[in-house]
Amino acid sequence: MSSKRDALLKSAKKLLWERGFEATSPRDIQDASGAGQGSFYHHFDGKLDLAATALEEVSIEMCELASELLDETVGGLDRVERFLVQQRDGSKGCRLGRFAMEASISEAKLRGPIDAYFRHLETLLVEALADAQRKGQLADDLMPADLAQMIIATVQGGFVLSRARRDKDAINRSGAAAMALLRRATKTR
Amino acid sequence: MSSKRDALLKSAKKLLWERGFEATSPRDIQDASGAGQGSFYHHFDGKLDLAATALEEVSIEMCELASELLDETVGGLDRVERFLVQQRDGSKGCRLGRFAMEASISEAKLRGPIDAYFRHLETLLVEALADAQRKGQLADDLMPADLAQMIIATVQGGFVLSRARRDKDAINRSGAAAMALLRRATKTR
DNA sequence: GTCTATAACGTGATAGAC
DNA sequence: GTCTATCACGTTATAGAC
Repeated sequence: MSSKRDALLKSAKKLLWERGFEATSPRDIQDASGAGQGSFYHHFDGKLDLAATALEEVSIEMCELASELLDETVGGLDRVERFLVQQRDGSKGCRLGRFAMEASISEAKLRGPIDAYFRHLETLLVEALADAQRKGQLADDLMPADLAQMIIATVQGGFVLSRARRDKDAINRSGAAAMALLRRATKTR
Repeated sequence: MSSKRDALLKSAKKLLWERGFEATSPRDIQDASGAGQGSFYHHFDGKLDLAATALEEVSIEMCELASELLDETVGGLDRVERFLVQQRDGSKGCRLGRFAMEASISEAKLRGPIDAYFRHLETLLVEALADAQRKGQLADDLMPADLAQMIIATVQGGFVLSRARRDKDAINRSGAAAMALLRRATKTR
């Protein structure tokens, strides 16, 4: 039960969220965790290995959170709304999506956990949207798969917009607007 | 008419688009442009200055492109559609939005051109959406300002999703889904 | 399992010749 | 205005003692 390993992982998760992969050095992580060089390279193969391990844990945490928000006990569009209008801090980025524009995303070990999260989210949203269609809350000719992508993009792009505009609430206004459109897209006539 | 200055700027724009700010070194730009250290530091104060100058030019180019796509000769929602369903290559990022998650976005010289582009885009979209409302193509109780943010977020998030999923068309499916929702959000009854 | 010392390299920037 | 040589520093990683 190595406590230094846990400390390194905890600090890595925090710093990767705040700064991304390229801007976080092994040294930064060591200093933040209180562990030395030796512990770092004893427990992990290197920076990439530690980051990949950290992102795997983050991916699991985020998938669990999404599963709670998109819980099947709530019906159709209400479930989507709970996910979409969840209050987010736009001054930070998505703990996983923020790595998408880094060159290191080409590393399979980093992209894997991120890809897995987005696939999980898409699956949950498609189920919720299909449920909404069965309940007559959403027009049948709209494609759940495409809408799910759009919903995820609204959130991810909201983070981008909030950071660029220094308006930490832009992401929440974007989500609310998307929800308003979804609520209107009910069967016509 | 210094040709090395132009070459440095041209290479900087290309490399910044491909790799972002942090992952692009002055040396990379020198090598790509054929200019040496001397030219680099003669024409620019340093990496930040060159990048800021490059992003200012990119911002102007992108604003002009947006003005063409959202040209007022086309009515309301058709204008929005021309912007939203424009085919984009999801394997690259937005030439400006891609910097949003880098720590260097806190530098006012870098954020300025990016912020200016998003503000310009928002203005054009708000006008188009208000025009659509006047023409009865869009419900009056929807807020153009919020919808504009959502539309921009859909595009920016589409890039994120495309890169993370390695699906260069995800961005275009997201845009099409958003457009489908907008088309349905006409006055009810 | 953890530490400190150090290596090999790349980065952003400066100096000074031409 | 452009070049080459060089610097101080930070990065990722290794070596070897404890």
